[in-house]
Amino acid sequence: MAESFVINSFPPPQDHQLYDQYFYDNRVGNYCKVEPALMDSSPPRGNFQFQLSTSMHDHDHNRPDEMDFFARKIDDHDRDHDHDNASDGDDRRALLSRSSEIDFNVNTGLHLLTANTCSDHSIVDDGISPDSEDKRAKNELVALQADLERTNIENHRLKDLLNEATSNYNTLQMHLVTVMQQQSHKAADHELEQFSDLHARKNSGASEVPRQFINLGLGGQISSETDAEPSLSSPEGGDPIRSPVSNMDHLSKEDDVDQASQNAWMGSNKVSRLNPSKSVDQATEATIRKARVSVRARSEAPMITDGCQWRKYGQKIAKGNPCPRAYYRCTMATGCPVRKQVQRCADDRSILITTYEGNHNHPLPPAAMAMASSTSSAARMLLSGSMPSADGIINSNVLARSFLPCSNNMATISASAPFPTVTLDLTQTPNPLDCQRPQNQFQLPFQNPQQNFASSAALLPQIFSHALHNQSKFSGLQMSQDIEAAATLQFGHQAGSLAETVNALTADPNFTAALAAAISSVMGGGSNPNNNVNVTPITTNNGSVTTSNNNKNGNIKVTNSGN
DNA sequence: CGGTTTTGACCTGCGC
DNA sequence: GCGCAGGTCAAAACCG
Repeated sequence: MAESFVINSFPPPQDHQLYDQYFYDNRVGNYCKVEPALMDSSPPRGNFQFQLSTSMHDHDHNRPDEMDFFARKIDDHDRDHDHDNASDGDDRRALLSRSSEIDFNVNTGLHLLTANTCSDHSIVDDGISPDSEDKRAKNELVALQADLERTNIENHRLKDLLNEATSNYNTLQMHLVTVMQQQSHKAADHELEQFSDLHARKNSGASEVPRQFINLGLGGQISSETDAEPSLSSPEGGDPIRSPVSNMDHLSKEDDVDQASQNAWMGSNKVSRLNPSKSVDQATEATIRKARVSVRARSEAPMITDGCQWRKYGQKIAKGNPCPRAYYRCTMATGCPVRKQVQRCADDRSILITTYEGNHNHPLPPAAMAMASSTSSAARMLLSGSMPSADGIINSNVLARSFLPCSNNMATISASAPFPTVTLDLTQTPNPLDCQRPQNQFQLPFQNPQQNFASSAALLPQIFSHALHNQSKFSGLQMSQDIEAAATLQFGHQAGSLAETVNALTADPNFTAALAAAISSVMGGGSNPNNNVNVTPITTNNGSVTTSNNNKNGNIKVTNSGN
């Protein structure tokens, strides 16, 4: 233990009050505070008190040394004043040991040492001792001050930790969004390309079958690719705004993708006007329909909360509906092409119809991901089942019916011109007549959709996403000309008719099991007793495939408009 | 003061 | 070509 120490003054000069002065104690590596009692200018003989305050945290092991330290101080003091009966250091230490009052404030880490020494216990001179109450108050003040300082430091440290955690959370959130969308796109596009290639082979009479992909979704992207003309330039000739999310895939065709998206939003009229050289492709571009996803929900609010930030840019009274239609665009990122229309239903004004169009070019918060993913998947499903064929626009409703059971009024897919639209209806209560198969129903854990729209919407992306894994099977069902091809693709044999194909699909236990497993996994691995997952495809008389779904509070229905 | 909403004007596609 | 309807623009108003 180091014996050296530094002290401002000991004993203090007579003309100098060392109140609140500090000295550095090399032994503890910290500053010590000399209290007024120690600096009392009274003669050192007799009783005196001193107090030492440090900010040491682990000071217990220094106690003996402190005793020695103060004993030496007393010795020095006595020697300097040439006391006749000055005690030696051992005596002083003994006195200190007997009369010391050591207070360690464990909580604050402040070490307070109060030593009452007296050279002779019989001699008590209260006149030279400071008031004990003042001393106590001063000790408490010091302790509180140190505590406050320590608390401030702790607060600052916690703030830093919070900022760091927030930053990490945001980073992970961005990454999660990116990964989710990447996987979703890859799964869907893979099946689309697979089916498209097959479709092209079936139409081998044409040397070049235009392949056109249209992927749309709030969380996804609109993509368009035509083999004959894969490049679409922006009206201004500049690069469109790149999406950090949507560019994760389709790397080889991202230019086309983004251009198609931008052009779709800018309007084909502007493209043709500003870039007449592309007139050859205008007809092709005209076929790039803007798919939309419409969500019907009961709400008294002027707009449903979907997690995104919107700015209203217009309002119009549409024909046939006295309620004005409001136009919003996404303002979460500059240049985001996503827009939506909000309008109340003319028949039931408690129903709010929100129509989304376009795809975000920025990561979405989790709250927005729910709706964005659901609409994205719905639109993807729609468009994947409505690829051009010799028959023209293909109805996708059968596709929707195929995996959304008890389907009459939850999700309506319409590929009719001008824009293909899928409508997710969250306003309907289940029709018991639609679900007469208690053994073959899966139950969605929807709460009352009128009151818990967010929770319902949050489940939609998973439902649609899982359904995408099976959609190619049903995509084939959409097109009478492609039925056999689709069946061949999926089952490796030729299906003789639509009914046969449907029967083949619905009889496929693998499909049933896969769909049930998918839904089960979505619903929490099937462990939730509230989730009754039983799926059996139902073949309807119009050739559609349906799985049954029922829930007391919410349901999913997909209708076939019979196109 | 910056962002948002309002609202009339404007543009475009489409049907006749 | 004209009118209609849907959609968008942009200046003014509004708001926090």
